[in-house]
Amino acid sequence: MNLTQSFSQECSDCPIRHRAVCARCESDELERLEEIKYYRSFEAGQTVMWSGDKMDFVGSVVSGIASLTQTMEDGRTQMVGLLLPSDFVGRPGRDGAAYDVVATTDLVMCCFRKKPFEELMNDTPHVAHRLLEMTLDELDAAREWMLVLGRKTAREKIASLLAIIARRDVTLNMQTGNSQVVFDLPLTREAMADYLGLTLETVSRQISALKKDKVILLEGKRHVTVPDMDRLLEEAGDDSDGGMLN
Amino acid sequence: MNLTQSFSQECSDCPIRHRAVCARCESDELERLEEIKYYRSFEAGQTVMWSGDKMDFVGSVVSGIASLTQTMEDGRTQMVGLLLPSDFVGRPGRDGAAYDVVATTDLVMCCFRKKPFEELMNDTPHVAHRLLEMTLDELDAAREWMLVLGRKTAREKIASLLAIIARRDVTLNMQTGNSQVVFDLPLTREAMADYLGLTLETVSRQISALKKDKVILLEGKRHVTVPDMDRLLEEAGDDSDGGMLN
DNA sequence: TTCCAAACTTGATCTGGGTCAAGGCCCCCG
DNA sequence: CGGGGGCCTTGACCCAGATCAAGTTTGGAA
Repeated sequence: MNLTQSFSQECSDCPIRHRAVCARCESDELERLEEIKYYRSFEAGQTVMWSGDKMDFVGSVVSGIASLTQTMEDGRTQMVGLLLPSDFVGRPGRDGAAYDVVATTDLVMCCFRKKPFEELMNDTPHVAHRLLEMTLDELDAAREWMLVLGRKTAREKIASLLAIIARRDVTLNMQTGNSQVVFDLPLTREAMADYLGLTLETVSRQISALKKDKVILLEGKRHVTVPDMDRLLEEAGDDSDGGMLN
Repeated sequence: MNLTQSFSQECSDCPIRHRAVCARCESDELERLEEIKYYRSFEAGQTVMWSGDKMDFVGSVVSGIASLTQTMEDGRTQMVGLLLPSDFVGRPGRDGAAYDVVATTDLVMCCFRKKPFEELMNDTPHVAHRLLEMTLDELDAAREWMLVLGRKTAREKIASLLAIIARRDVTLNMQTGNSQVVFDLPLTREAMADYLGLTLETVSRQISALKKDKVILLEGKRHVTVPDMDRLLEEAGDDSDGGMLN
């Protein structure tokens, strides 16, 4: 498989190769990665890692969804990051995990042992550079989400979340521009509530409202069709392209 | 001045030397930095940079406070970052600013021309490494703030903000542990509201309430005394040390 | 096939914080 | 010294979303 091929194509065994670290890796670097690579699987609901745990690997999501969550003593929880396939997990240069990492669905991760990964990073400027870029992307996403949490209404919050999932889906599948988007919601209402700073009842009500208003179509509880992405983005209060890429 | 000295001491001309980029720089690297360094001053309220502007420098705050803000079409605004003295501004490797940068008080920044700074970064692994570390710090702070925005009550939000400012003050001045902390609020009630996802009326009411309950003492509108930091942190709902450092 | 529990929906009611409105304080400028 | 404009406070009222409480749907295990 040609490793310099388009960003958009899937790599058969491990998405990290082209999406995260190794878009421009040479074959000897790939060999080094290959040596320290392994896979881990988790069931839905399993905790990958507790906040403060020693974290001896970095990696990326191959399939499924993981989330980063913070919990207060009294049980209030806030999801601070959603890890979709191809997203990177880990903090090169940091020892501990900063948040709980939870498998929201069944999950497969492609991991690299951290120590040798960091050595590779030190030897290979473009890997270090790519990591900085990814971290900046995450920072942008986090700040985008601060606007959602701080200033948007419940309806706008739901629409924003649906837009993120829909857009990622479109990106991954390289469907054409503005046609309808179809996907299965990978989150329970409760998980959505924790991500949006709402209660699960409010999430349920607002999804029903969006359905009644034909912004989305629902089959069952999870299967969503977005007939018009522009309409959804409008509902999300998005002026920009959604801040997903730059 | 010995540049390897403690992180905590002020450097006479430019804090970036020891706080941000150059804690471990050798003299030739410092010379290169010196050549591309310049200062910019702004008055309170001035916009340093609009979202989307081409940003041809990076830098750090020398004195005063700047904020990163996002604004929706209808005028709702959310501050997504608070830049206190010694904080870094800029996105190495990115062309545009992602947010409006506003001088919240009178502001002095120490800037480096971006192109040569990036070259220095490429030549100097520990600078690149330090930048990644700083970006991870910002990411942690942003995620910490997501919990504040999504799940905390108005009173907890105010207490959290006061704690951040108080703690930063303590860190900068290296005062002793748990004695009382005194500082001047560097933000208007409106700016606090924009940071906390509240209205300015609610901010005012909650500050009055904290004052009535002796969590803080107020002289005038801005001068704050925190008689007991632990009490303040408790009000903030902070289980941890506040997530400021790791 | 039936049963059960998890996930979800919907209704009724309550409340924290928003909104609107009316001042108060204080500094700067004339 | 008096007036005006930021900035802040406080009160009265309202409403989006939380809370409490039933149900309903679904899918998998026995």
